[in-house]
Amino acid sequence: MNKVNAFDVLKERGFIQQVTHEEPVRELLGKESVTFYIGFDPTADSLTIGHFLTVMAMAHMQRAGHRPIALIGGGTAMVGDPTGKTDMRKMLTREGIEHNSQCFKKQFEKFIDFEDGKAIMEDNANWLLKLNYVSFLREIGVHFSVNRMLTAECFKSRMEKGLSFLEFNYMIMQGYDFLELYRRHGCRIQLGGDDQWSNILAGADLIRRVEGAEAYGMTFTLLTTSEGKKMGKTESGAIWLDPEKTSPYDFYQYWRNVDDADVEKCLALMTFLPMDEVRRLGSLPGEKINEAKKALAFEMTKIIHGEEEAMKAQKAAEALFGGGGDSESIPTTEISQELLAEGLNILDALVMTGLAPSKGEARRLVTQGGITVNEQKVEAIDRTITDKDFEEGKAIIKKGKKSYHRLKVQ
RNA sequence: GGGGAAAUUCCCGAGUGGCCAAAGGGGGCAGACUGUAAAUCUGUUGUCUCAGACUUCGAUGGUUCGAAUCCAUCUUUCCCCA
Repeated sequence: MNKVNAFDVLKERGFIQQVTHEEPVRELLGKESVTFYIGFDPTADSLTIGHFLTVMAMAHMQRAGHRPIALIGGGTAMVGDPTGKTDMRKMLTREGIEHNSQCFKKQFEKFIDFEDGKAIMEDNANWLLKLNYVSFLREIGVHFSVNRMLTAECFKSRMEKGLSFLEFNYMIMQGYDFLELYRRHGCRIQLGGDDQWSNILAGADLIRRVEGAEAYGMTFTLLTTSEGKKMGKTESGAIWLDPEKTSPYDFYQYWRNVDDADVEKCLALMTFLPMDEVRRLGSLPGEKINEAKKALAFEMTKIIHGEEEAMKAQKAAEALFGGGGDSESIPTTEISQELLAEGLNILDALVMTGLAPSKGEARRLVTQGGITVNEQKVEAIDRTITDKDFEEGKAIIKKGKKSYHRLKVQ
């Protein structure tokens, strides 16, 4: 058992948003190894940065000697969490959920140590899917008051838009998960994002009523910018942990570009740097704050994609932003000799590389002076790329100030 | 089960027969200024073979020289009553 109380660590790093019983939880975490759980619904084939935040919390807890349960919501995903959704989301198929669960499992193993029972992975499909409706209602359903459920914040927005009975049951299912984990593994605490507060309370209440035991809940701050917007979203969607969906280079760049105001918070939440260092970096004045951003981007990329990828991303960034160099790690498209011989129109090149989604967009970018080839502004839309643009078989197209793409001769 | 209302481009939201590729705002993208930041200002924001053409206003069919706008049917959603 580590001397440092996990609760204090999480508190100091700014994770904690709400706790059911602050003092008892702190005390409990200080005196024994506690089993706790966090649930993840497999609604996509990769974890996102939002999940990552809770995984970090899990890792901190594990380092302090506690035992995490990563609960995959194979059963709850069949229903869909209505929290924070304005519309009912589309139903996932059984196969889709199964596939996503596998992807989640692989990713968890990178951050949490599952050796020797130091952590447990469970899937609530194992118990939820075989429940009998009537007996479930009689055993569990009696303990829930519809009146109280309706007052829960998470249903409020849906009272206007409409809430199906299916989704209404989500809270009960999640509550039941907690009870089941308590019975199977002696799980005492449930953690989650702050949007999960009412679902967590439901579970803790249920355990108290059914088992007469104390169970606790704790939520973490949601990742938002200083302006209150959700972080981890880009124009092309979420930031994924899967390198196939968000390349390490793009990942690095995203964090390299966070607002000044958010750097310190991100360092505390999503790196393992000691807090003294976090505070030092966060308070660097003016232009120096860029040091903190570099550290943030590097550390995060390292945790998620490994040190090697982090180095590559950093080198690529430095080469490009530091003055023209070339690097292996930026996104690359290969083009054939023949194509090049004919002369590749800049508009086609932009679409091919994905820098522009359509030719219309490409045309606009060029017209507005947003495109350069090897640091030379493209002046006209009839510009073609020929072998003269290639040095050692490579050419770099830049869109705006920050998006680079490399062309490589096959 | 009965009655009422609505569905518009990424989002919100104008638009009731031609002047509508569709106001305005948000968001996005680009330019200027900068520190790969923020704020601000400017431009832009359906597709293409881009002085032109083509496809869009829940779906299908119809009226009309001409429809996002009118009619019919369908689908979905919301509200009121039971």
